[in-house]
Amino acid sequence: MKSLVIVESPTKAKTLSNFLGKDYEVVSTMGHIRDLPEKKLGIKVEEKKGKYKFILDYVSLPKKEETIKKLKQAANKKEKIFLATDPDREGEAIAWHTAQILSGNGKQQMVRVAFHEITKSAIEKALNNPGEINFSLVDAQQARRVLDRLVGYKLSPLLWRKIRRGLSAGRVQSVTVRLIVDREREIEKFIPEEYWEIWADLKKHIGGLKDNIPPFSVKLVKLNGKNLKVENETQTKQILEELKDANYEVGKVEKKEIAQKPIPPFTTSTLQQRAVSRLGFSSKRTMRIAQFLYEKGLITYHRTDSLNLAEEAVSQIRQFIKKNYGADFLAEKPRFYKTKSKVAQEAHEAIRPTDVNRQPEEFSGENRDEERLYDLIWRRALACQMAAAIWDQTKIDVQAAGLKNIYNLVTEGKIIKFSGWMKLYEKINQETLNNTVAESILPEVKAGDDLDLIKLKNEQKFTQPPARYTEATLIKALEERGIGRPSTYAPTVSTIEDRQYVEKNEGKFKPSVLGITVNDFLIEYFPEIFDYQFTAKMEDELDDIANGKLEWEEVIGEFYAPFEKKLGAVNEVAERVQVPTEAIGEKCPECKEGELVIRVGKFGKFISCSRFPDCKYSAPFIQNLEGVVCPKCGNKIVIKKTRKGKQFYGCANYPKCDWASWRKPTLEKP
DNA sequence: CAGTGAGCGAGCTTCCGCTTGACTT
Repeated sequence: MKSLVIVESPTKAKTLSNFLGKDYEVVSTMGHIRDLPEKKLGIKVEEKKGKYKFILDYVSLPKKEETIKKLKQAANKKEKIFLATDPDREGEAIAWHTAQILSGNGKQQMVRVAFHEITKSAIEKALNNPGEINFSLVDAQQARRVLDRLVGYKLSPLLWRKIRRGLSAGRVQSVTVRLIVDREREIEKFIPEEYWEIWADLKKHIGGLKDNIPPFSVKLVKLNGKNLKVENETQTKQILEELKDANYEVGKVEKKEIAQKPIPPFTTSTLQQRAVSRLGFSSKRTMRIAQFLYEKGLITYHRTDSLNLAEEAVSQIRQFIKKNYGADFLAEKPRFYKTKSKVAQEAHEAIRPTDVNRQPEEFSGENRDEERLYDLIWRRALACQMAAAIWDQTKIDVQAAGLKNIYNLVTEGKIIKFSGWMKLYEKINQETLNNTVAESILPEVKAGDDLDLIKLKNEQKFTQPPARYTEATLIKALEERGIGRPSTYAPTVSTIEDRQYVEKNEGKFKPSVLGITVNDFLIEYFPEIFDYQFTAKMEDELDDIANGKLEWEEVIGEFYAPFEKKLGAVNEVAERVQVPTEAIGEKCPECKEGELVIRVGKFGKFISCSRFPDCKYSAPFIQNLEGVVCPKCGNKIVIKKTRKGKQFYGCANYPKCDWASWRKPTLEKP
């Protein structure tokens, strides 16, 4: 073989070698192969007249020794090496590191190529138009890498000194914790406000006794032309008293047709969000299953922020729609989606099936999780090239003239006229669809029609505090702020759970006392770094580096100088922080003096004596599960955590009784 | 599926982003 092609993913390598002839060998790096050392900072800083130089101590990744050996072997005696790593910032850096490692090998020609699609024509085009490594792009990556290393490896040790050993801080993880802490505080300070809703059931007035006219409900919104908020029961009663004998008449009827376009195909983030809400998969589980589908060649790459679809794929999808659903269901023109996100790297396509003709049903008997995830991906990719759904929307405005005041009551109805892409979701949406349609069918009325009051309804309500983050909403929040990347959403969530900064209860995140303590410390002393806008500003500067407008060491130098100064000052001034504990109202059984308190340790909550370290009493933190008993011995059931922090249910009588389960036990015995 | 942890005495803890691996019900 004459040439070597180097890519990142082994699956991509396999696909590629099927396209290329015998003259090509294809190997993969499996991501980065060289990086800053794990055990030390690996950055030496030199300053001359305010100008900074950063000397980076890159080392081959110990886990990649085997891969590197294979790369070197494969490179041996090849005439030409194509560096075909992903066409983005990280990919460019991987290409450069690979070139560095292979450069001692021989004198082959090394060129950089970028595959934007894995199709014969795209590959040929790329190989015939080789370029050089783009060092501006590599520099942008180095700036990102050094910044993250400085923040992480300088601030974490500060936390070890000022709070507790083993803690961590980072540009991404600490802001993720901040989101959760800030949300919790909003919830804490939220004061529910009372309000009342008033509804009237009406029907069209017809003389005579016939009584098969369908009624409809309208909601009170205005008083004498002004928006009305009903605040209490007294006010409600006054209004009801007047509405009881009011004259009802249709004021205005608005009808319009609404076209609802399909949502774009999946990216990593939206796939994770949908898989949590629809299938209950954690983002970690989703990624593991997607990996299998990818390796089997069933879907395109699953770590992506791009909404692009290959032209060939779009035309295949469109043919499929025409054949299986008819031309009516096909979008008039191919739909192309653009990412709103500025930080998107667009190295891959959106997530789609590699062959739309492979329908989810064909999985039957195979892995059920894979089938269900594939089903989501398949439908979404298909839907995006289908026609819009058409709704008939009707708004009815009713005027109620009371003795003293005039009220406005409204309702809105929506009836589906043409399902379009929603046809794919009919089964799933049947229930919701049925309900909304049943509720929203409105009778034919026109302005000036008299209406009869059937009955008045009212309900006391309270404004709700903002909801705690779920894995889906948290990932969405991160993506919207440009924090983290497709490959890191799931690991970031795991990290903040592993560190015990947050805990998840019934799918919702709450900060722990430890998480709050660390967060408040970081924000007090380093508000600029953990500002929600920090990453966005960083990305702007990285863009300027990639475009050759800025020099990376200058950018990092500007960050470094004040950061170092602040770091030294905080180290001097900041008092050691105690993580607050919560007393459980019991005396310590060992020393009989201290109170028992809940502490957050490396493995989660545990009970300890408040006099620690004078008294070393400790016990596990046990949380009872109400209403159920152990099916084996009848004892109470407690919520426990594995060493890795995963929650499970076990018998309180452990180790005498070893009953345990991952799922929440119910009353029925299995 | 499961008994930790909390600074000082050595040496240890830590980042983000790219990829898959061994098995996880």
